[in-house]
Amino acid sequence: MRVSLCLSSPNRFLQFCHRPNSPNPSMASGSGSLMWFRKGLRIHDNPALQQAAKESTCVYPVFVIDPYFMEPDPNAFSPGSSRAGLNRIRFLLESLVDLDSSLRQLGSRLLVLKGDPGEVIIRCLKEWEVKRLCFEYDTDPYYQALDIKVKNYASAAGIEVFSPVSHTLFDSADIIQKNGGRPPLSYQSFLKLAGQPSWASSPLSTTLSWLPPVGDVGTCEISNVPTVKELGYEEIGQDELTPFKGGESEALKRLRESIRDKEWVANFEKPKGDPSAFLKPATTVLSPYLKFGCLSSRYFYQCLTDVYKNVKRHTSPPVSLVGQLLWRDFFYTVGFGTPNFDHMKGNRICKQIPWNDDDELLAAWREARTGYPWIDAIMVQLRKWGWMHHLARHCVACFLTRGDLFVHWEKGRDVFERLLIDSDWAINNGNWLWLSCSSFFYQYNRIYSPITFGKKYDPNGNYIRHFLPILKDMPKEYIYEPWTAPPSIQAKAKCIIGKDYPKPVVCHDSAIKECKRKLAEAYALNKRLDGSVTEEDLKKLRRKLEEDENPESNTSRTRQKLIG
DNA sequence: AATCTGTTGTCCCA
DNA sequence: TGGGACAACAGATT
Repeated sequence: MRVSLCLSSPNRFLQFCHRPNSPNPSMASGSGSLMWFRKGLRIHDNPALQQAAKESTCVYPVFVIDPYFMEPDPNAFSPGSSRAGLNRIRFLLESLVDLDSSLRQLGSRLLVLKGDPGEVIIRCLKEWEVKRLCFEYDTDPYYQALDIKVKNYASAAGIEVFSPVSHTLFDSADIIQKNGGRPPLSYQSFLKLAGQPSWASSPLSTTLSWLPPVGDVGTCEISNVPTVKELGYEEIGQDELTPFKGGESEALKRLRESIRDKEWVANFEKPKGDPSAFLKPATTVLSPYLKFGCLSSRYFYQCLTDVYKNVKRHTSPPVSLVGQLLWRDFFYTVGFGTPNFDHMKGNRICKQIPWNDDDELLAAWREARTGYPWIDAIMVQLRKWGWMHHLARHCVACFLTRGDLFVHWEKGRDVFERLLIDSDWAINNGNWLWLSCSSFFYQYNRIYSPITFGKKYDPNGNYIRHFLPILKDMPKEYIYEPWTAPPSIQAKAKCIIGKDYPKPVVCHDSAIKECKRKLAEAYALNKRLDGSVTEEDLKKLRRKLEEDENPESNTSRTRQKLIG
């Protein structure tokens, strides 16, 4: 896979790199570099790695197994750690194996260490006496806090720090600054500020053919890339295993396959994709590779613009494939510039809404037993594959929050964050804010129907039959609403509703009325108090909403008034 | 103050 | 399969 990739000028990261406080070279005695991998698990288009290799007698390529993400949690609702499901952990390990193998081909290897990353890296810096520390700049709050600690230590020790922006197309901080210190809150204003990526016009062919050797590792405990078993996890069955394999090699292969069909690339329109397509997904499924940095977003960007150059016409942002990359940057920028972006409270761009705290409804949604086959099938795909089509994500997110169950978006966000192999802090939170009508998008009367939305793409219900095999023999007339099937039909399909498959947890028709009413009241409150809604205000609104409840459509009735 | 825009709704009708 | 009604929001732009 050591192919020559057509890459752009490195000038850009000189412009955007975050420089350390004037390092004092005399203080660092060594002449080696430490390359700290976190995301950016690739060889191609990796400015931090390139810099680590430059003028170094040795390079220490390090990955730290962080218990915060990787420690097994037997109490979690699915196999994995408290924060990551096993499919994503496996995807990461596969990416590390691939990275290690590529590094070995360059005469190096990956050094895997375990422990708190801050402490581990600082210990390595001390013991190995490196002159330079290189790692990709990261806007996620977890890394922001971690990186400050490490940078402070390195600067004080006279170690040069090189931390380029290479995960996204743009520098979020740069865009926020251009906008007067606040992130743009609409896609169009983001595009205006972002402008054309300046580096796109100056391509450069880079071939990384070798790396300086790994230096003496001293007493640091180095291991190979662990297996899931070595990390303390039980192997999961084939049935629960995601079909997507991690790693840079896989990412580049998938990229090549995706852009082979020029017409498909040129005519791509995200909203027109079929969420029920699972044998051949309607999108590229490159998101997990972008998340871990197995694929460089700007290499992807340049491959797409190359295709555009050779076709008569092509689609444009927001719906085009390039548009998707720009959405990614949009959410990174808003997430970076918004305090408490991942919470409702204290988040100035988030509407304060009196969501339910209903663990039963949340569990029904999470465990794929809402009684709506379209919703439940998507939730099964989430658990098994760690990936669903974008519109499928919309359907279940809308259903959990503003559409039907009125459960807090943060609860759904947590489930997605854990189970998606492509879960990305900024993008995941941004989309939950969007879908719950808490920010960016406010037309709460537009609700995805859990019955008709899927039906228009997949009238026969093949997607449901695949992910919910209990319904595989249900006639297509009833498969989206099996509770309406006559008892004889249910018996014949060997699926008795209420026994083999649950009855709906809510009645959709009355649930949407309730949700719209609550959102109208909540919006009015937010407008009246102009961004200063307190906990007390929300409590009062909750009481008011209960008092006003129409006995024909209150929550308990909504739950009980089920057909059949 | 009025108007336009917003990645991806549903239902009904022709 | 495509258009309009529905009911209607916030934020950006004028």
